[in-house]
Amino acid sequence: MPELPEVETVVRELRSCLNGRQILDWLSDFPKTFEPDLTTIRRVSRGKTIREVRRRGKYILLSLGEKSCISIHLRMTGKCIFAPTERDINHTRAILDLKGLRLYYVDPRRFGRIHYWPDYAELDAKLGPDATDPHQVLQALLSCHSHRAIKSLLLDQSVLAGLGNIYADEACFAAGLHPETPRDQIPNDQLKILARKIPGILNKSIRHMGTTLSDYRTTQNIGGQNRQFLKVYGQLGKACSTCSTPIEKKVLAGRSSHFCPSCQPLQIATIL
DNA sequence: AACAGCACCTGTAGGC
DNA sequence: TGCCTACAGGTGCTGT
Repeated sequence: MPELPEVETVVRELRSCLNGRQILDWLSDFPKTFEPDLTTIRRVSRGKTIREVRRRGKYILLSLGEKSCISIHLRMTGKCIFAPTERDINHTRAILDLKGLRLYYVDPRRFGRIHYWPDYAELDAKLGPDATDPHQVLQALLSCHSHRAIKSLLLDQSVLAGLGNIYADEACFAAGLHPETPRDQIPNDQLKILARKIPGILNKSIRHMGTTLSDYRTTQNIGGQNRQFLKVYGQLGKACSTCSTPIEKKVLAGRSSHFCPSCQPLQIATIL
């Protein structure tokens, strides 16, 4: 489910409720949710105050100390839901017990992870710059001299942090790039367009509280409204909003990719 | 280096 | 209604 705009929406809601709040305990019957393990997370959390709630890529971060933090990654179907009292919520994988409040981590597919980082720098080093910053996005794309398909690069969190399948498809459409175009065959002026479009697409979705297809919900258990603004993702067979050509879908690197064959032609330069 | 394939899991939609 | 299959927004591992 959630990509950068969805995680940002959740973080904004968590921030208002969690900042400065004391952790009493973690409760869970699903130890595989935790890294390195539940025992460690309980030990380092109990009695600590959450200093700050923020986002890095698709990670939700709860700062505990100068350098230490707990990250929550929702992966495909994770949700954070507030409940003032004890409740029975289906697929609850963990409960963060706080003074005066409980945060339920709910995740049907159990892909999500709650991770303790003694030093945040260790996580930070694995991620490229945040995809909401136009200047850093451009620098990341320019410095990546690769023959890899542009969509594969956009999905690589060590290149850019935050894009997933939906917004990678939308970004390629906005820049008129076929998702399979090798990075090293994209001229710089088109890369500049792409670098400008990516933050624009993400910020627009943040304003609409993210894209809900099925699972994603905010902490208030409501869906985001950005789905109606998608140009290619999930639009197979529908008329392109620019040229009316039917949108196509193709599996690339195991992920479904949506594009307009007319607006996003595959142009591979050939040496004759 | 780059890519494919698979693993992790469950729910849902569609075909019959 | 019930059974079966395909598919799903993410990431990490292995093998080629």
